[in-house]
Amino acid sequence: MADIKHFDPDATLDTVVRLFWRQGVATTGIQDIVNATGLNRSSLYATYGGKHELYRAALERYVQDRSRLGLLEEDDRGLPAITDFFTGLIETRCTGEFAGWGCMISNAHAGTENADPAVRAILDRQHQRLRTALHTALLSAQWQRQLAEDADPDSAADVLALLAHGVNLRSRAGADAQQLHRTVAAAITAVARRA
Amino acid sequence: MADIKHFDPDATLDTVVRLFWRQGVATTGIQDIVNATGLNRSSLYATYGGKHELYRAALERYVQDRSRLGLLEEDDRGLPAITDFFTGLIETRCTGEFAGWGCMISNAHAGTENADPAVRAILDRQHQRLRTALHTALLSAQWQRQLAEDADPDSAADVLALLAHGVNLRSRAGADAQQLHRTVAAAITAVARRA
DNA sequence: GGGATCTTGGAACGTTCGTTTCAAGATAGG
DNA sequence: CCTATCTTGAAACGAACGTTCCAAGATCCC
Repeated sequence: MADIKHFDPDATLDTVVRLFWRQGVATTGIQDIVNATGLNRSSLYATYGGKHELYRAALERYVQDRSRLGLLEEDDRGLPAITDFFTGLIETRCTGEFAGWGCMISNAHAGTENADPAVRAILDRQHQRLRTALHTALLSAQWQRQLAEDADPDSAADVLALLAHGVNLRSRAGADAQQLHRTVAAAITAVARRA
Repeated sequence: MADIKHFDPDATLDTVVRLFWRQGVATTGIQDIVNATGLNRSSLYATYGGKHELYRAALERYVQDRSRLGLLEEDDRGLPAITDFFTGLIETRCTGEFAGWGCMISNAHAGTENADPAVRAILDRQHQRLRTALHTALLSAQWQRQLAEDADPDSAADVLALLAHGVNLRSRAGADAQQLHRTVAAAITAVARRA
């Protein structure tokens, strides 16, 4: 029968994710991918198709592996869940290996990538996921009497979801982490029950 | 003496702004600019320098011509000024000639453009301008007793500034205008004096 | 109007782009 | 071990990239 692949497509895709995440799709060449993965062009095209399909696969992979949404979705503590979500988000955005990379989803919004309906579908899906997760957490907070009487979980979820995009964007321009922390804390405090 | 330019560099730069605004710098070629402006490559390079300098000039021009900040800065009505600012922003982002283009400043955050210190300086400067304008408007609102007692103009300005980035991003992915309006209204209501 | 000086048109520069091609190499079933 | 089948390496593809060059054209001062 046939030969098998001499590399791990999964590990390779992870490397590609980092390239597209940091540099964007337009400024990342096939040569960059070849250099970073050590793969040959033939293997790349045989495995993933073209550059565009590779980007889509990387974006899906990013959503699965790098999204911090999972933790929020499974955290029913209410406001503390939201606070921790944003705290971890800002930490990831501003320090460590991925500092200054922003969010691959947020970045995709600003580029020409989203002209592709498949890409736009991922962006919309992910935004809805974030909105829903925040909404659920806020409902949970309301149930636990953590919210102000006049707070509306629905609207607050929308606001916080857009706020996350703002955090992602500004972090890519090197925004100060503490400043972002303070801003997010203020937004959360705004819906919290007054002391 | 010498010849004069056979075109209007000002009008040309406006055309270039639209190209970079809509498509981004990486996916806009010199050929695109030549086609859109009708200029020759020689005239382009003699007038503006290279592509990168042209982008910087276009970004500065965008800030001067297209930013809606001026209205906010000169509006001392308090909360209504902020409401109108966001209303106009969303309208520009979602309908008319520039619908789906997002904000050139927000877009620049997500790309590789901001590797250039000069570009990043523009982004930071503009973010500070937005933050300051919102802060001033909120102080004005506080003075006019439009704010809730426990509202903090400083924090609220930070939140709303990040929110604007979120609006810009999501609008580029075709977000619903009414949905954005509702979200922004909720964020503003959160700091307003309760009825 | 002569001539110095800048602008313009258009071709060409070398490089890099994403993609394709094909022979050589590797694998697993018979 | 043979061979069908897939994978890999390396070269090459045409197109597009940003930029440069230079002759031809246009302008204002003297």
